[in-house]
Amino acid sequence: MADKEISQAVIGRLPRYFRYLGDLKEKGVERISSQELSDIMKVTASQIRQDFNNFGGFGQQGYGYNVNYLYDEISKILGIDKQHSLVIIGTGHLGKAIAGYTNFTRRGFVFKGAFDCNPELYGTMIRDVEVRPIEEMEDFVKKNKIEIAVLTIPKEQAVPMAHKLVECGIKAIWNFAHVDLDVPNNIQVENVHLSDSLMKLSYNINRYENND
Amino acid sequence: MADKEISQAVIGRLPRYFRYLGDLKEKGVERISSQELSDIMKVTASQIRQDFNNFGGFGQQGYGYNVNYLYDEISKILGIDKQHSLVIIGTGHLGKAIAGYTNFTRRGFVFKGAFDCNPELYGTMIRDVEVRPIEEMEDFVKKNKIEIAVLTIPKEQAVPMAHKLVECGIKAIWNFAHVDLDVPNNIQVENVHLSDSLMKLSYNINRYENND
DNA sequence: TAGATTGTTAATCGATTAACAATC
DNA sequence: TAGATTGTTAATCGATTAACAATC
Repeated sequence: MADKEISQAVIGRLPRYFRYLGDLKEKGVERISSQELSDIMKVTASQIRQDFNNFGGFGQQGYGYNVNYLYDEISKILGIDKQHSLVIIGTGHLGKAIAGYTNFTRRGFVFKGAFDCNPELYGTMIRDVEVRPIEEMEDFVKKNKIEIAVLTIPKEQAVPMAHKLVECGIKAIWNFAHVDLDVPNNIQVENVHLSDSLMKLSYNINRYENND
Repeated sequence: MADKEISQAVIGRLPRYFRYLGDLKEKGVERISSQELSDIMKVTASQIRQDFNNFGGFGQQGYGYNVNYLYDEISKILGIDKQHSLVIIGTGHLGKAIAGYTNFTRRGFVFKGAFDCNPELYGTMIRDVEVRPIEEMEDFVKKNKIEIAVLTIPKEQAVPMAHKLVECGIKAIWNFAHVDLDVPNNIQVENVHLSDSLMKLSYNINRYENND
């Protein structure tokens, strides 16, 4: 039914709106204008209105936006009103850190399985989930119709693992390995390249020291 | 001396170029044209040339780019030819995961200190660094002229901690807390908001299921 | 030299901002 | 109603792509 495509620039801003609206909600704020939100978030009011209007107008002239309503609508757009099952592949510190984010559970991400290739870890528990041998991953993902795989394994293993996951019917990969995955278009990939992020930081330190 | 400002869009692409050039280097590739690199990286050759020319032409007409030279030049631009000292604040799984990235060491990021507020962790070792009480952070950062602080603590503590760090003369904060920090302009902040990233993934799963 | 490929200018595309009519 | 503030169109800005002259 192909609605007009929303740019990833807009999508990328939604979680931030969501975060601020959650804060306002907690503070008991009922309504907010694009101008007020603009002051808090340091983006233009114009951009805020344009962004929301991509999804068809959540405000009311002369009033502004109802915080609760807007919050709920954004959560629907982001799809975090539904549950998403998730497995973690690679149970090093990073895998454990992610498994431990109770926030994710609150957002509907249900931690269903954990896999590793280190036999010493088999049977150990991460939260209420048992670490299983990586060989059992394929069956598990298929049987439980897992939607999201979190890849926290070394880059050498990430590419073949991504292929396996695709074959098992995974819908999305949250990739922490320092490599770009090559998967079909219908598989969603979100990369978190920590070393890229640190290099940007390094650049900006340098830039400041040399230029300004 | 204010060279003309390079857009963050360009900077954001440099680490990825660097990654691919490193791979080519390892494979023993000596030269590469923007067109060849374009095929591998799935970006336009035009963008590649424009990006590099922001820094003043690393190639040669009729030849292309020398892989080793380009790799080195990008590493200089990113400032990873120099060493940067770094402390980790918050030694949960995430802090430990980051400390453990041997890659960072290779890129010149030197892990100098780790701090936590949990007394049970004081004195425990992360790699060759001892976990210290958070109260000792300020002295340590000042004395050792630490440049980068990695914030892997809960968001409630992140904002006051950022202020303290600024007072201690930190140059940059790598922020993993789910909150935007408000620091002076001369302090570089690079945010890694994992929950934002996961929400984008969730949106894209939804989008694909509903639209295409 | 001829062919290849950059560096760079010009054209296009998309995203952001400004402005204002619509409307609560 | 009058004032406020959205929704939306138009104007601007910046980033990407295309084209080609310069040059190795």
